[in-house]
Amino acid sequence: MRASEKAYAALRDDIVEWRLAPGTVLAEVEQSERLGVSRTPLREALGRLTAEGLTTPGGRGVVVTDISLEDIDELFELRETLEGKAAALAASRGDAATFEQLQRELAHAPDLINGNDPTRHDYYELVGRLDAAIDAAISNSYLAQAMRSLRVHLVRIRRLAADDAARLTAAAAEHAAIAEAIAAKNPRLAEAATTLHLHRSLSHVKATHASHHKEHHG
Amino acid sequence: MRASEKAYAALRDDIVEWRLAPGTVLAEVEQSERLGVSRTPLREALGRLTAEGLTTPGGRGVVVTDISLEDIDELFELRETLEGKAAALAASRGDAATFEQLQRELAHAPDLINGNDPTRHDYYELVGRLDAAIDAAISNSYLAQAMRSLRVHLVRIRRLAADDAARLTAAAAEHAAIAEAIAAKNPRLAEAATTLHLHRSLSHVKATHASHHKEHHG
DNA sequence: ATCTCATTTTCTGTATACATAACCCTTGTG
DNA sequence: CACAAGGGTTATGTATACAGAAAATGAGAT
Repeated sequence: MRASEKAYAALRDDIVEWRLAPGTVLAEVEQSERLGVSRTPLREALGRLTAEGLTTPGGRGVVVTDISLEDIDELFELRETLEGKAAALAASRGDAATFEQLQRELAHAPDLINGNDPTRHDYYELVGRLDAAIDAAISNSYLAQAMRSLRVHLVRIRRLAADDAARLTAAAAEHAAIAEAIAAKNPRLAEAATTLHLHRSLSHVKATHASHHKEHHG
Repeated sequence: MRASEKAYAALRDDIVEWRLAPGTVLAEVEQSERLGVSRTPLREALGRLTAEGLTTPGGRGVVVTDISLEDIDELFELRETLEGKAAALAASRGDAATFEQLQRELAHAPDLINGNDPTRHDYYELVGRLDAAIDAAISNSYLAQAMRSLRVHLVRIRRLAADDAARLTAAAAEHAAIAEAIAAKNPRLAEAATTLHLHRSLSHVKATHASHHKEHHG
């Protein structure tokens, strides 16, 4: 693996998993020593992170960007626009059998959620397959790219929310509804199902974020 | 000006203005000598261009990305999604006076188009001010960023289309309709006016692109 | 004649040394 | 005591040297 790739993956992971808090200054020498690479590949990694919006050029060096409540609202506003359109396009252009299969698998998602694996690997993998299927079905690389760049931030937010079994079960049902609408080749229904799902996700994130806040300050 | 910034600006301009054709391999030593900077800042510039999608990592070095007819369709599909939403949000959240003023100025755009300046600087500046006003009105930095990253590609496409006075005059009227709808605080109308404008722009681009193609091959 | 494999060359990837600019602290003054 | 100016310090920005990998080249065999 290239050193710049290694540094990028490590830093990205540290930021997304909140091991590097917002506002942290990423000094080049400090980070290059910590990650065991020289400054050149490290700078490349920082450039990629900044392009993605995970870091921003601050006075000296780059700093880990903050995610405020307003950011979450803005992020979901854009997400609703993009994923709503994507679901509609997938319904128009996608292959019905693919999404029928995903719908069937999502019906059994509760088994994955309540299984032995505390990381819920299989569940998240299944949701990821739905995302990938939509990406492939829309046949619009620019839209797919825009959604990919959003997902980085969404993963970061997800780590704030308590992914409890109740919410995940409900989310799986919402995903199944999206898959069903796409399989039925109904663009407007697919978009509506997506809108519904995102609104509920947002509510959940904001609720847990608020209680986190209370925990820390009250 | 920093060397990496200089290299980035020069390469970006060369690509957008079609002085560097799609498929051109950008070798590091060659380009660094041409632009008078060392390889380090040049690589940073190439990284930024690749993140924007103007270049792609090809076998050896990076190559200037192609823009096919399908790409144009995909680009406008995403553009319609983003700018339609942006216009609607601007209508909801924007300041009416700002857009009334822009509407009045756009009414006089034919004067700018038929003026002495062959580059139509004042006209494009006015259209740019409308874009900026919408960007500011939506108060969603993620959506604004997504639109900015699209505009690079759109400028590149625009240089393919013949920006004749007739099309620009019609476009100005379409822009005026968008400004009017936003000023009237009518989101659905603003979105519709945007959809209409983009469809006509796309038709124009594809028509001139097709005739170009005929010119070269027939 | 063409395909394959080894050699050579050339390019990218990385490390490091140097230049430059921003920041901080000290010092002097109002 | 507050504030500004200056130098010192430390970080980033740039250049270059080196290492390694990939592609072009050429010789040899089939």
